[in-house]
Amino acid sequence: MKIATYNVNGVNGRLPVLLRWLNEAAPDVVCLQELKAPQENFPEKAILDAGYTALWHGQKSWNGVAILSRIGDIQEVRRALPGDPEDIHSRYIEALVGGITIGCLYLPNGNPAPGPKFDYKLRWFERLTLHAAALFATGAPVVLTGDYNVMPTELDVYKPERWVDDALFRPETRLAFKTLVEQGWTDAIRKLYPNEVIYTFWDYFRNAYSRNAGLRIDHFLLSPHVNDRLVAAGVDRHVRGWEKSSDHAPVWITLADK
DNA sequence: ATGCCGTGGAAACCACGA
Repeated sequence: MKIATYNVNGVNGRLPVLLRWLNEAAPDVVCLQELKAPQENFPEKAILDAGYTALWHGQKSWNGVAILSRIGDIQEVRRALPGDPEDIHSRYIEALVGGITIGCLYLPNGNPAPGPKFDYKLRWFERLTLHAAALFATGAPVVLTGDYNVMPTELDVYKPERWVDDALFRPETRLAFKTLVEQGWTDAIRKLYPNEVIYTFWDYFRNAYSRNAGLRIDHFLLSPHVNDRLVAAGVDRHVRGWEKSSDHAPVWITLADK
């Protein structure tokens, strides 16, 4: 079973690239972020024609998350994090797919920091951490994946010294990620590649991709039962080099059949 | 050191992203 995450940065503008990658990579389950489309403008027909059923939570202009499956039903569990009914951003959707609970998330960017956007990021992180603890406590197989907007360590940034005051790398942000992981989750890429420079995002400008000036901010956190099945993980880095690509590349894991 | 680029929506600029 292959599960992937991809921040598409506009699902309609990105549709040709998304379909090309789906056809090439053939993931069984896909989490998408930054749809940037209202609920009624999700390209459901094109996704269905590509062989995937879809569950999505759209929002006009910004945010938006989706889960795609080509291995059967997507049973929706929730389409928001608990803890703040005032939060109207579409940043989380959770479903049961193929016997695994999939949490698809788009954590707030948080810049500029400090400030209200950074406060929102940290509050959102706390809500995610509380919800993750509840999921973990069930003992069920869970995958929490998406754009975390966090570089967990200096290894995950091309020039760490330039990012120390940024909302994606500030000590509070890194501590929040560490606190979440230490509930018992496994960072799939770092388990398999503990010391390699691996990025999932490259800026559109300053030739960031060709200079490999990247960040690792899209992550897979696995509960113990899923971790036991982990056989491979990677980044489809070349997709970032395609025409009209997102600034993120797809990230994926492969799990052994039960 | 920096939205220099890209997207969406509204309006021919602006908000937002990382």
